[in-house]
Amino acid sequence: MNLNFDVESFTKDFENCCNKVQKKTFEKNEVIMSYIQKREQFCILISGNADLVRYDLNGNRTIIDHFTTNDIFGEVFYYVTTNNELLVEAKSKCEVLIYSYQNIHHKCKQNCKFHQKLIEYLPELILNKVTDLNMRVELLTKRSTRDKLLGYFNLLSTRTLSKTFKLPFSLTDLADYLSVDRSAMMRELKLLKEENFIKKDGKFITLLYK
Amino acid sequence: MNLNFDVESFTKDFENCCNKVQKKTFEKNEVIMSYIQKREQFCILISGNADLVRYDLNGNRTIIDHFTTNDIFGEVFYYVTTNNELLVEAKSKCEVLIYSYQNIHHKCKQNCKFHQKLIEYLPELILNKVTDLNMRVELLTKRSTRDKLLGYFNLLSTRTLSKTFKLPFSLTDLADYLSVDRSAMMRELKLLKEENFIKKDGKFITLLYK
DNA sequence: GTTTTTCTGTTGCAAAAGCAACAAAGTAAA
DNA sequence: TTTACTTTGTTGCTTTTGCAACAGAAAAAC
Repeated sequence: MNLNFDVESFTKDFENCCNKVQKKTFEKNEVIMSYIQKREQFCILISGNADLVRYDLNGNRTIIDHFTTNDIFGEVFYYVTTNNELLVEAKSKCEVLIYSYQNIHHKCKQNCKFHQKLIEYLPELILNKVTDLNMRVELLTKRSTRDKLLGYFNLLSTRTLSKTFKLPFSLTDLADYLSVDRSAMMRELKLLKEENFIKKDGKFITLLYK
Repeated sequence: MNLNFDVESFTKDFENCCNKVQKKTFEKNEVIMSYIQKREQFCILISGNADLVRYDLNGNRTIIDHFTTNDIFGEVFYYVTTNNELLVEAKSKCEVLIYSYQNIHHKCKQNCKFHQKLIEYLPELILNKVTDLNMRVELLTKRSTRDKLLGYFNLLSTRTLSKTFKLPFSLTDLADYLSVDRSAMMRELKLLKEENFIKKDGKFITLLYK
């Protein structure tokens, strides 16, 4: 969920106006944000990468979303309905801009450019979220681990316009993203290799079919 | 995904202006809309109910969404990324308003109220969609049929503010919605009854725990 | 009010997925 | 560079899920 305007100039804008913005640094595995209650806040990731995860009562971890540089996240993009806590966890050292607002949809009193741009881009950002979520639902509704894997690989292949691509996750995290058991997923990956559906070299996957 | 303004007066508005609107009737099981390509069109369901479904290559049917009176649907709410065809199927006789637009986000030349209201409500409608999708992802990431069922029941219980509620689906459709095998789901339902987690009388479910 | 179709409920069996545990490889930290 | 930690790869065993098939109940169509 990437902002396609320049975050640097953007930063200057709000420094001149909306003083409720902080720049913070998080170490690996620190919690950047918790969605347990609706805090009027969102974040832009300046550097590093982080995951939006949920832990259920059985201790299963699910990766809901994955953020990299310039991605934006916050409750407004989720409208959380869940009982479970959602956490944004830093996967590496992260620099984050944290913006607290009274009402994201309306202009601030100072009428700063930050807000203007945000309101302008918000519908687009939210539509991107819808696209992501639809894609996610499509993957998750696949009945078998094999179909989930192939579905995800197809997606990456389509995105990169290449039969070979690099997984953005560790295999452990990929299992949490596809919501399957890691060992079962590894077994399925082995079968896919043996049956010549894919080639795998570390995090690089090549599709061999079609 | 419900419009919370009066569809009747709304209808008169665009009859006076945007002439690209049709009212159509569909019989049960007819396809109201296909999302295979991005047609610039959306629909409002005046009466009846319909499902947004996807059939995958293995013939599995998945119910993505369920529409009732005054619900609105169309590609703009999905931004389809899939290879599979999405279909809106009438579950009963349906009356539908079909609106073709050049650009949903911009005013039409005649500047009619229809468009005005639509543009006004669109962000809200899309945010509702995000909420639905998040809820859906939450359900689908549950690892077992049992957890999916209980998760869904909890949701209905929370919505109706009652331990007893009526399933909006047939059990067959519920299985397609939760993306599990129907017979496995029936087995799990039986176990849940036997273990006194739930009581079931036709489509009425009562939660017995907590 | 009878027929036809769909939905519910059930089961045996086969296949898939999850669990637990561990070793080896890779990566980060001291 | 040694140590600690994380990730990958693997496997035996158990549990869950899916498949296929069928009978009875309920609903819809005639």
